[in-house]
Amino acid sequence: MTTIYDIAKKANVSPMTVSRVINNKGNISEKTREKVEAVIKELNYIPNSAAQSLNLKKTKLLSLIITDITNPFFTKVARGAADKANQMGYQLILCNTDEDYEKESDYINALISKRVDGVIIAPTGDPSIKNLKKLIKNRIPFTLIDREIEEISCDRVLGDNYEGTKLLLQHLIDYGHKRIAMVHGPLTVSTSKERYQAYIETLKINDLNMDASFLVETHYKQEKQWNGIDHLVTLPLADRPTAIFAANNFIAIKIIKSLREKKIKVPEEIAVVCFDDLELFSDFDPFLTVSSQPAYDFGYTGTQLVIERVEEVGPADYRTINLKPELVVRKSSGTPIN
Amino acid sequence: MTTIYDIAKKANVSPMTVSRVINNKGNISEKTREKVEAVIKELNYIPNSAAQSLNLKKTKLLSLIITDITNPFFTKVARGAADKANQMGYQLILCNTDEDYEKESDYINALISKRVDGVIIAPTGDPSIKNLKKLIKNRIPFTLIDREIEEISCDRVLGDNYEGTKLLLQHLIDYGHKRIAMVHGPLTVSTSKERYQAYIETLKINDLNMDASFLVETHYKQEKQWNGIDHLVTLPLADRPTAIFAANNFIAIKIIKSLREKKIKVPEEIAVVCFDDLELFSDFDPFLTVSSQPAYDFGYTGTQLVIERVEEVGPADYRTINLKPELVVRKSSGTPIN
DNA sequence: CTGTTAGCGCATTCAC
DNA sequence: GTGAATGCGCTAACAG
Repeated sequence: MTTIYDIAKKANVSPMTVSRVINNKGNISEKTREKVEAVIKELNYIPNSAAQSLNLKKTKLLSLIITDITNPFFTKVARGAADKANQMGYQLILCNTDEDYEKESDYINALISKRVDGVIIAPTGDPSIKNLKKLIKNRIPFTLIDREIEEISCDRVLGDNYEGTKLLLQHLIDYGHKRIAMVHGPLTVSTSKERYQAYIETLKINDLNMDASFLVETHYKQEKQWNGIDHLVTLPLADRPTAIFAANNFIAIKIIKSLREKKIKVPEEIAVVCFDDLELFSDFDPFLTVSSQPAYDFGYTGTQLVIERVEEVGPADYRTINLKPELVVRKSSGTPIN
Repeated sequence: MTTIYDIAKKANVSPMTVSRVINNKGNISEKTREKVEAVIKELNYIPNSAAQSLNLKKTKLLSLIITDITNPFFTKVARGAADKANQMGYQLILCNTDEDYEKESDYINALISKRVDGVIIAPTGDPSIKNLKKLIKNRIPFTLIDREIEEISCDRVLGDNYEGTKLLLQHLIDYGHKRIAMVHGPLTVSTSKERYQAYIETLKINDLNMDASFLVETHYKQEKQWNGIDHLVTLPLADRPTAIFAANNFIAIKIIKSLREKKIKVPEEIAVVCFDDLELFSDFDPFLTVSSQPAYDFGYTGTQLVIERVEEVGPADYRTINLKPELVVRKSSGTPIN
């Protein structure tokens, strides 16, 4: 491996001068700069960033921690984060936690050891607060994206789960639905909890009955899901929900598949709506009615905010960016009933 | 930041002893080991891997370079790579090249600077050979996945594009199709080239006419695509293709959308088949007939192979793993005609 | 404008 | 079984 010394020797200058040329620091005569640059090219020299990191205490490494790269929502988040990181000269370490707190903890330790400059994280759930505190203790700035963890000092890029839920439910209610079930994820995840609470609230505001059996808990990730709605569809028609609100896109897919297996037509017999789009699919066949969130921006803006912290530009106060959801009405919510 | 020296001082031992405890090397009495470990826990010490990298010349960093994280095929590749890397104690730097050779080159330089231990790469195309040679020059092992670059010494995990294409075309031909068009990607990409050649070969074997206008070039990535099939669908019915073979999933989506806009029914009027599945979508609505590839394995096995090189276990000879495609017949290829 | 000294945090080599 | 010296490749602080 060629080092700064090899360059220095061959260019008849001191290693320091080479360092200066590489980093464009201090004043250097045109002559020596050219001479050094020539040698650098000749020897294909590329600085060793481990050495740089060691005394600069900067690694130019960022990490994106997400719970399911397989979900198109997070895929777009990753895309946004990668774009911004790249654009600013950082490399991005991808951590996929599979909604698993233990994996998240392992990653956090590894990242601290790697001395990443910053972290963009969608935590696995409320217990993640321990991991975040660990980051704080190690002075690694982070921004929380998509999922809220309360009472933590950091930047945030969050969606509006209340708004998104209300948009979806109001749409169903406007269409005449009175019996709306919800299938949500674990309530230890803020997005799940907020959508859940917004569901209850919206029903109340609209004077609709709340039936405990209409609330079903499952998981966000496909591998962990169960459909959980068998008891609903075996109900007599008059008691059966006429619409189902799925807390995320994967849950919606699972539900629609189950309904189809049971020969129940969507949306004719039961309407289905959900949070987060499946653009790839919707593009192809506009079917799912969704509250669409600007996934790319979660990643892009989240990364921008950490970088501002890392580079110590930007305001002293922590910021919370709210990204608005958008109601996209398609076939799965059917047409007005009665 | 707490260092090995802080631990040493507090535990009344030398830094060296602490290092030994951390790395489980050499003989250490149970007493001192326990004492040191206690202090390590107390001070929440985590080794600085920049320092470790600097004298071990190992970073425990791997990189996955793919062309489009947005494509579910690569999403699954990423998942596989991340899983294996994680499992083996490596961190994964994600590089998204957007099918852009310049971006790829920039990434390669950054990765060399970071002294990553190994790279798993789906190159942007034939010119990537320069980047691969750069890796070789810097003694960074890599495995080529999905896309072939010839005359390079390295491990490979490749699909069988000939087989996959033949499966798809033979299926169409068996159904009675005689005028089959192909929309492919840039011929500088091996998968595109091989599918293109297999198309020509298969038509020949089946004594079918080759019409130059039936071969259309576009891009693999959605942002760069144009449908390119306008001239085909304005043809008189008797000359129009009855089926279209799309070289990848995104191309198929684009084509089907175009056809629908023109009120041409798929598969009734024109059948469409393609390479690579869109499981998320197919799961939901089994529509596209595809040659499905084990995307996860490309990432997983690719990563396994580099790690074996990095750790210098495994055979001296470079290996090429061939992953077989599987024909999945669904609606878009219609039913036997005539 | 350029060079020297020192040290980032750790592990290897050699002593003891 | 443990410690001291040394160097990995680079840059900050100082000197000239």
